Amino acid sequence: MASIKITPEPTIRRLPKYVHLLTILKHKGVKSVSSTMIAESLELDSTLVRKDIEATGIVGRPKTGFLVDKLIMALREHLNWNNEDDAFLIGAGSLGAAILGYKGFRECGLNIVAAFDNNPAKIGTVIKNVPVLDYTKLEEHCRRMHIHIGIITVPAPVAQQTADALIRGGVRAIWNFSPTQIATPQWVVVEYAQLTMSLAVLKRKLRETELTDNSIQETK
Amino acid sequence: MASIKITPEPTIRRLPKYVHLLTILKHKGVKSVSSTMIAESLELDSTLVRKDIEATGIVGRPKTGFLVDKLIMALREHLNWNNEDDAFLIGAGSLGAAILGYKGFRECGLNIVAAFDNNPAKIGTVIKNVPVLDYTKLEEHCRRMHIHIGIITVPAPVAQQTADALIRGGVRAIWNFSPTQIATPQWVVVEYAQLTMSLAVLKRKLRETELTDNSIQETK
DNA sequence: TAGATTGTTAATCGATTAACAATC
DNA sequence: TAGATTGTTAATCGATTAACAATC
Repeated sequence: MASIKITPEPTIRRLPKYVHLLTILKHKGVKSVSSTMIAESLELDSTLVRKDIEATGIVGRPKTGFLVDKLIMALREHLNWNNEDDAFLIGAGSLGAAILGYKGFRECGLNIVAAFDNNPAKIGTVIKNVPVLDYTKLEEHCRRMHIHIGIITVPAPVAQQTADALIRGGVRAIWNFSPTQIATPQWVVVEYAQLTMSLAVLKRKLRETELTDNSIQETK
Repeated sequence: MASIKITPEPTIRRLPKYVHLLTILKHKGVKSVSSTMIAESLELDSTLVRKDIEATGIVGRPKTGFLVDKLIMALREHLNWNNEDDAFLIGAGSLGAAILGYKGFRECGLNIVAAFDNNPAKIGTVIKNVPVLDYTKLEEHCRRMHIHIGIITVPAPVAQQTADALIRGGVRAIWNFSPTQIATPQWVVVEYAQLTMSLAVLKRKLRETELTDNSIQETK
């Protein structure tokens, strides 16, 4: 039986930070690194860093730490960044175009091979080197090209029907940029990349610090 | 003393979902809603929903639940979406342009009043109705306009110096879209909106489900 | 009233942090 | 060897879930 250990989501979210930091160190010529060093750079606890690294299966050496090269490769392997997945993006608006134009995703094993839109003025054009196809042919293309990842950048009201079409076409993972919850069968992975959520945290925390600072001033 | 209760971050992240759902219900003419209904729509536990709502200070009525209108207003107030904050965006590339073009942020109390770039070809132009100014004048403009929020969409290598300029200019909160960790004084709030992180979760989970399915097939 | 739903307290769960023996 | 660092076990912490009395 192929046993796979589920990596806790908080750990997964930290791994790309390690890859980024280690890549910078590698370019500086650093050969090995300790969990303490990583922890200090990223403002984390060193035990946490070791626990995270454990998920990749890499073992370090007491006194010297971890080999930068091996660690980068193991992290990328664990995140499946070494296997390139083809993906479709649906909704060629300004957010969609930004995602099409972002080169960094290639590094993470994501290759967007086509965009879809229902606007006749956009269908047939090419945005950032990616062809824009007819939305009504989405399901058919998914199936024919064995696409497993769909990226949803359509307006909220049509997010669900877009997801439905992707799933009928055989998609197994959906990256949802619309602010809507979408219902899917349990075998489909959905990741919400909601900027609104992130902005909410920013604005709330800003207010909390402002009010906390005031109360300190009032106290003295 | 102005006492403010810190809202746990997981709660903050869920609140925008409630706002979105409730707004849809409101437009359908729904007047009141129970925590059970919200929980079912968003696939959460109803106790969790009640705990989250508690953070806003709204109390419900047994049997009937919560008034949709009042709840929306309280949630928006809690997230500080009713107070508009002016913000600067630094880095007018394709990601920056997408953010400038996204109308939804206005709803969340974010008003991007200017963009900054160091590319002479972009300085002086207008993108999505927002003027692009000279990066070297960033600090000065921040101070003069009392800007408290900076949005970083520059390439990773210059993210830190951009943050430094913002902080010197008096910025209190930074929304960082670059993949780099940035160091800031403890009184500056930093929220990382890293798409790479979100993509990592998607790709890893996709692989985990694939491997889990395989092992099930092998077992039978 | 009876029944649904709230608000709250206690139990559970999972992630982070602390402590420390093993190792190079 | 001495000291730094790993890997691991135990303790802590915080968030979620379960249980239930209070209430409309």
